[in-house]
Amino acid sequence: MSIYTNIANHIALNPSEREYLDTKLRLKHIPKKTMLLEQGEVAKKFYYVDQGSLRAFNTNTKGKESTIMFAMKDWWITDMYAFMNQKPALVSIETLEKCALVELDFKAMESVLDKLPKLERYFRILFQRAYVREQLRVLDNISSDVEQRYFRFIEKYPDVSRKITQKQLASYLGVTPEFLSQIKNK
Amino acid sequence: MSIYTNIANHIALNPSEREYLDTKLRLKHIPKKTMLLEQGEVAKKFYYVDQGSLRAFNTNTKGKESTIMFAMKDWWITDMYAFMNQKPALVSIETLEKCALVELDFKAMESVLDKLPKLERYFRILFQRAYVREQLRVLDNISSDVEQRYFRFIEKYPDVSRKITQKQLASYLGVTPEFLSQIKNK
DNA sequence: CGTCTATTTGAATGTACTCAAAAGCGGTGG
DNA sequence: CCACCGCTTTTGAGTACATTCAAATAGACG
Repeated sequence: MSIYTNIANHIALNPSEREYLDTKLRLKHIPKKTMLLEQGEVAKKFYYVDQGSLRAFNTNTKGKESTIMFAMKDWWITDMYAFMNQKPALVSIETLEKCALVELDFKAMESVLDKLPKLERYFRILFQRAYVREQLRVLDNISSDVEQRYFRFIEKYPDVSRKITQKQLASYLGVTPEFLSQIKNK
Repeated sequence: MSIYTNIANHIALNPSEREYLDTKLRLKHIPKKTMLLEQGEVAKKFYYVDQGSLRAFNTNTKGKESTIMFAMKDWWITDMYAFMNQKPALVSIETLEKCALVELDFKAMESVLDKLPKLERYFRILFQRAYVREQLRVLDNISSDVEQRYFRFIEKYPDVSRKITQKQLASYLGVTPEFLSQIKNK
């Protein structure tokens, strides 16, 4: 499981620590196009992507979908708002392809952080980066037009671009698929 | 200094730990309309707002300003991208009024986290919340029109709304001041 | 092969921007 | 304390960007 390699990039766990952590994690194989979380449910799990790719998206009252994030190998994904507050999720999460995911549930995460405070550092770095990433996305959204955002996305995330439909990318950029189509073919 | 109260909300520091931390922090009084960081400079400091309010904004090549965040009492602010990577800042930071700020510089933060690993937890929670906040802002940006975003902002951050100009709010929402004016007077 | 969804194309509409000018407001100096 | 200056806010006309709706085409998948 590459999650331990990923963790080892930031902190060093000794064998007994790793063993303890291992009791709290569960590797799951999930088919393509499977809903892991439905908008409105409490988000109970935090997923580490060992293989495959996923999408988190909100559906508004008019049925319009907005993609909040894509997750690829070595990313973590959940509805973090709903997970940390144990409240109803604002987004649904679906697999885009066959996935291998490491599940960490809310209670387990609390006890892991309690028993292995070293992991606070791991998650601190994780969230710090996630914060920076989202802030850059906000800047992009409010300062650039759709064309720039489109080209910047495919440049920054070429691997993601290959796995998603244009409709999904449009819903990530916050535009209609029709308009994105026009930009592309220009 | 209310920073210790703020920290105490999340973790318990014993007197010697607090004393150590105190050697790394520096309280500064800054006048109104002062630039703490200029876009392009390396961000050396992370600021905790003890009193007053601030604004972080990017200026693009055409001179258009985009406000990334406002910071009020008990918020932390810096260009986190530039701070954590020690790279040139994408934003400038200015005081909106007379401020009392607690400064933590990059090297100091590294040694504080090293010597007082308890603080990893404090910052983990801080960044986790910041991440969620930015993610909700992204969702708002891509799924709602300007009018909704405007009303949601003044409802969610009434205290911020009172301290900033409409032009600044427009640059936070990603619209022109002229258009925001129209929305308001409708 | 047929069905379902994604993508493209186009016309009409609506949303937000640009530019310009006038009015309002806050701070500063006399 | 008032008058002036500079910046913010308002208002309006014309333009550009992005959406909606509809229909045709292309692709994916069972």
